[in-house]
Amino acid sequence: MESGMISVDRWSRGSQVYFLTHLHADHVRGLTPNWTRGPLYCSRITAKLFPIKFSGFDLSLIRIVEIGHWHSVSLLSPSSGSSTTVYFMAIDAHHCPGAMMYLFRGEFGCTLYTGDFRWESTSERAQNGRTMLLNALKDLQLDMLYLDNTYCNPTYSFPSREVAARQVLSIISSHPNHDIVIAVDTLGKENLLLYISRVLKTKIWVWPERLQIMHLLGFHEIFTTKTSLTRIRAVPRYSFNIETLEELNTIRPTIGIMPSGLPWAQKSARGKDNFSFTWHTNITTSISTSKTIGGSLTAGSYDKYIYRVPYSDHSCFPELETFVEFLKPINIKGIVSSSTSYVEPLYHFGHLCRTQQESEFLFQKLRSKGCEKVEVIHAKSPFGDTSTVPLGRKRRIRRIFSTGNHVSRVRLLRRERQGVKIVDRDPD
DNA sequence: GCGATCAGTT
DNA sequence: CACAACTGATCGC
Repeated sequence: MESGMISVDRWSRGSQVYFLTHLHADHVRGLTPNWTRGPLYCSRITAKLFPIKFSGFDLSLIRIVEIGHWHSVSLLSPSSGSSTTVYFMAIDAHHCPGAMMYLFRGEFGCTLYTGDFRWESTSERAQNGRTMLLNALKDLQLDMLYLDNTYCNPTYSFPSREVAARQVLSIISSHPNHDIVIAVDTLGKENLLLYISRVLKTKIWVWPERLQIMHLLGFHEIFTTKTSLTRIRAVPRYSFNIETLEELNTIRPTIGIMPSGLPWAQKSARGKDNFSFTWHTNITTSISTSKTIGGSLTAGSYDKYIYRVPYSDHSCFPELETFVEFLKPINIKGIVSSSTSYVEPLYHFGHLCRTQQESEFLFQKLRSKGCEKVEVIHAKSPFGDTSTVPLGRKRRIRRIFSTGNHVSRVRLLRRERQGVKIVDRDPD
């Protein structure tokens, strides 16, 4: 097996410590309740939700990482065999509750793993994140950026969640006597629901398991499992389809709202018509306020009962572009590699990267100024030994670095659902 | 009965 | 159609 140090959202053996960005299923595939491979670092919120997903997990293996502080852990360097210190900092990813990015710094250089994230230009939370990153990177060059490349293609352009939320509200308001069902996952889109609840001054129905999660997140009054209390219900996305809506409509007039990033590709002028979607235009007449966004997007539906709204927890292309330009990393890799449509971020963002030479020049400059300091606010002990145990289950993505050699390369490109496996050095 | 993988769904 | 996120069937032990 390969010798390794750290894995992020990846749960195969060979690492000394493991980091989790957030609790969505495609990031915990491979985690099991009998997890014994090492300490697991995550956010406080993720830790709080953890027992729900992984009943029985040995919570003593969980290490909470506070946002915005440098932490450290000492690990065995696979290259030298001796002890080496890795510093890391978590930053709010503004994806789903508990989602964080991780910035690492060690003998391998400096690496940022975004996990899934959305940083809108108008978002205050994103602005905080930018400031935090800027301060953390002050004198450092970012050698590697692992990027949420879900929508890493210029055809993907959609409005901020704030704007999309107003569209949802507009749709609801134009159906004052309808029941409303909104498709959501087990985690995420809470802010949309909170917004609706606040503006319309109404509770929102959720299914019992979801109510438990809402309570853990600290929302105690807003959500209910009693149908009689509200006409607005958030339902599991997998139970949401045209047939369901038609059945519901035999009982009461009901519309469905599907918040989703995907179909909102901008109709590109350069004639890639594989992205031309046809929308029923009846809707846009009923919600005039959301008729157009960014010039070419319209709220649409693919069914007379279902409305799609471009509400996404992943950054759209222009946001990714801004993000990369802001960081000017030396190298970029995507964290999502679904076999059919993996887009190499360097193809689109290579021109925004800093070259190795520029980086060395910068480094010399900084050096001559003699500034170098890392403030360690919270030091963590290395992996605890022995006692081990419990739980978890599921898995996915990627190990970031394995050795002191930070010239990594793709070793294996599996046809897994997602994820290349990256190893920095030959296994033995 | 468990995890791992595949297939299918919105 | 794209996609993320999820469920459920099936295989192997």
